[in-house]
Amino acid sequence: MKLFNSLGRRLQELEPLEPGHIRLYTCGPTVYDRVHIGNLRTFMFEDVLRRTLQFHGYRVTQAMNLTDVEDKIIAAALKAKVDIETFTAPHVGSFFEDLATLRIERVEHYPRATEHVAEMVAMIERLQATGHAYRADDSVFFRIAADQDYGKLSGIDLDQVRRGQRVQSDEYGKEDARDFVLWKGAKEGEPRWPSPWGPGRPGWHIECSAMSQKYLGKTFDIHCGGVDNLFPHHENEIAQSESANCCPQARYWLHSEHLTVDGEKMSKSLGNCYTLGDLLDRGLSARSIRYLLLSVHYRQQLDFTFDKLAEADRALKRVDDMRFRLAHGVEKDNDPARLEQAAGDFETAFAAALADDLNTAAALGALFTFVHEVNGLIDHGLPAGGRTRVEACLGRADEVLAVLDAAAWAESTEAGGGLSDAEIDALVAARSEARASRDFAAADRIREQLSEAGVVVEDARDGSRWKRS
RNA sequence: GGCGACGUGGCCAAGUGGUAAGGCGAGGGUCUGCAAAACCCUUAUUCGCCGGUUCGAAUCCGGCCGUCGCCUCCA
Repeated sequence: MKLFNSLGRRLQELEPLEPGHIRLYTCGPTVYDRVHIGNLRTFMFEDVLRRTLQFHGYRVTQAMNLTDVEDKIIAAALKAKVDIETFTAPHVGSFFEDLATLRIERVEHYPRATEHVAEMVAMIERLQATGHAYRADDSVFFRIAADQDYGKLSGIDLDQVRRGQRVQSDEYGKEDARDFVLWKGAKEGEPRWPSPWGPGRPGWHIECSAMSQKYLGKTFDIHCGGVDNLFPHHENEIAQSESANCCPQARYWLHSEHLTVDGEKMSKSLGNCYTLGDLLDRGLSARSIRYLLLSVHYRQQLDFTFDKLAEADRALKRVDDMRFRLAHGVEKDNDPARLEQAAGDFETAFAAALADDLNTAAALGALFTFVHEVNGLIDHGLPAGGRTRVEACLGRADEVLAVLDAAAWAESTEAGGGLSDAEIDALVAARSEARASRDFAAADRIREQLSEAGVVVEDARDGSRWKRS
């Protein structure tokens, strides 16, 4: 399996530290608001990675942090006059709901920053002992000048960096403007934890260094996040972890590209910052959102539009229709060779596409080639056992895609239509009788009635069949 | 100013040296009472533009044009 390693910027064969086992760290949400669709794209990419690793037989141990102490959280909690635990709880809840809605698998560990302050303090103390950190007033900073490797991930040369206007009060007391904060002394009214430097709270980057080490070890296999985290967050994580531990933090660094909306970056001022809830409220289905997010390679920017969601729906319908035809398909005493060929080709191409840096677009291409083959076979008669064979292929593919099983997604979007299966069966039977007596006007009236109830009738050679649309 | 990515048919999107996957859409046909679904055919002699390397390039190199991202707490 090959993955594009941001560290070195090249495609590399995945070689686990421990055979058959992948330890994976994925940067999680800052729980100060409901996550938006761009955040979810990254979590989706990480889900595809996780599922693909499992698909290829690896055991996966994954940790995703929940950043539950941070400037925005503190400010918002202060404003709402509640403690940060109370403030973040609903956002943690909605985060897990959104993951479930998109069929993103639960991972093994969701460590929270506020529950790992001791580990962070210990790491900062090590950094201080090795000369990589220094105290200034109530805070502690990382000394970039002491880290020869600094910049190896992002390729950034801080001497060349244009000085921005973003100078924060925290930066007073720094030896060097490039240094970043490890520990912030508490100001009036802020949440605080005890430390050798007095009461305060951790800087942002240190939580991932400390928690990844706790749950995955000093060196683990893969670290993921959105591209925007490449610098400074991941660069700083590497600086902290590797200066403290004298060994690589992660062997492979994977970054997903951004999602834009109507060609522009999402931002609150443009009003294009959608949450999953916003989209569902507009009547869009979670299933088509998952499909759309799968349909573009993770290292490509994905432009999110409602048109594309509608296309995604139609693409899924093609799969659903094939399965519908399959369920009603007749198995004959036909030569199984053609189906075996198609199934084998699909299995090979699908697995190869995913093994090639998670090429989900190519994997879906293989799927549709297979759909086309199976449709042809259904027209000509499936061989014995054909239905089971096809379903097995689709089921296997869906271990990664988690989007093919229409029934599994149905409950959340069930329109109903008001008719029971028995009622529909009766209407379809009545229509068949009308057709048999060539009373097509009556037959069409019934079809129209069913259509209004969201039921589509199809007339096949061996009788009429129906499905809810 | 620094670093990086991208530009493939009407739209979306794979393909990174061997002669353009797939989805959506469109047109024609078969099947059907009519549909629906499916199948068949058609829809890029061509991959932003210009040079170069090569037997051969969408794929490598150089230049240009255009779009986008990051440059200290934004996935």
